Amino acid sequence: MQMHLMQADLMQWNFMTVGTMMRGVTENELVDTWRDLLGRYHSTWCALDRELRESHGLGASEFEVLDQLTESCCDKQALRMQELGKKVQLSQSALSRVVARLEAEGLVFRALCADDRRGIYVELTDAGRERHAAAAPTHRTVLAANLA
Amino acid sequence: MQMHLMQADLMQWNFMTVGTMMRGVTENELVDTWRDLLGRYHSTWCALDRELRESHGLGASEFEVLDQLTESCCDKQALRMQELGKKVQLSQSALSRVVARLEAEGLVFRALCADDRRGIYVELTDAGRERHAAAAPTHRTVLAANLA
DNA sequence: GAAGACTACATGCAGATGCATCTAATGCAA
DNA sequence: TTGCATTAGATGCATCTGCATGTAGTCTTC
Repeated sequence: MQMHLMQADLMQWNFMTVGTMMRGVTENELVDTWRDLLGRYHSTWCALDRELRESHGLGASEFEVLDQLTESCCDKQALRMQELGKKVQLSQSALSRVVARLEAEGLVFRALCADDRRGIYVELTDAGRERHAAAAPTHRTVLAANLA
Repeated sequence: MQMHLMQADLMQWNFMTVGTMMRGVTENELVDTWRDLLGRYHSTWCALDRELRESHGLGASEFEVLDQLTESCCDKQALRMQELGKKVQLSQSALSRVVARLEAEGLVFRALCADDRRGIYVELTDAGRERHAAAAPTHRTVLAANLA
């Protein structure tokens, strides 16, 4: 693995001409892929955050959490922070705070779990379900517009 | 491939009930695409930021700017903020501050442009070129590891 | 069952971001 | 020329983020 990387780097060097940014095909592809990803992500995320905030008072992260809660645990829509964390692209601390914000807005509530008293269940409230339902179309529309 | 996805989505449809997330096939694909994008972006960006910062004292945004400067304007490697902004996924204000940080570290300098005195040229210093050259392999390696 | 390692979540803190706004320069119209 | 709209870039501000750490509960080993 390490060997492969080094060999690849050597090959790329061989194809480089000094002033003109040439890099090996593989490496260029990689960078292009990354830039493309970065561009798509950024414009979509920003649009999402702006629209959701403006129309529904939700940040993109907040919606992401609501969305996962709606989708998971079909009947009770409760998840341990732990589980939620695996489904959402947020650090543990960021998730903790997003949930705190959602709770402050009454969209979610925390419940201790009896079996492991370190754990916290996060559960949607009715208001949370409603807000999510209201915001989902906006979310999908923005995705459609940006990822077409 | 496409077919497989659609079949999977169809199955989801069959299991869906009215209150619980029913939406069209296309829409599901869209959301899946977005989640995938989000996941790739996040892990890659975080790894990039961590590694570059630790090994070369550069944030991911700083590297991005250095990278674009290295690549553009092949001979003098100077770009107007404006142009730089189009190539980089940062708001105008964020870019302004990244450049300020880079300048404070001596990796870049700002120059007024005579023809339009509102404009600012950003130009790499030798130190900037060196730092970029040193960091680029780390950058490519992280990309390779995360976007494989 | 006591001590120490480990896990789940919260929080202090420093830093980065975007939005709105400010300043200065340019361009256009009368 | 004067005046107004526009553009380039900087900056104040609120907010969000991750890292490091703190606190409380659990598991393991003796």
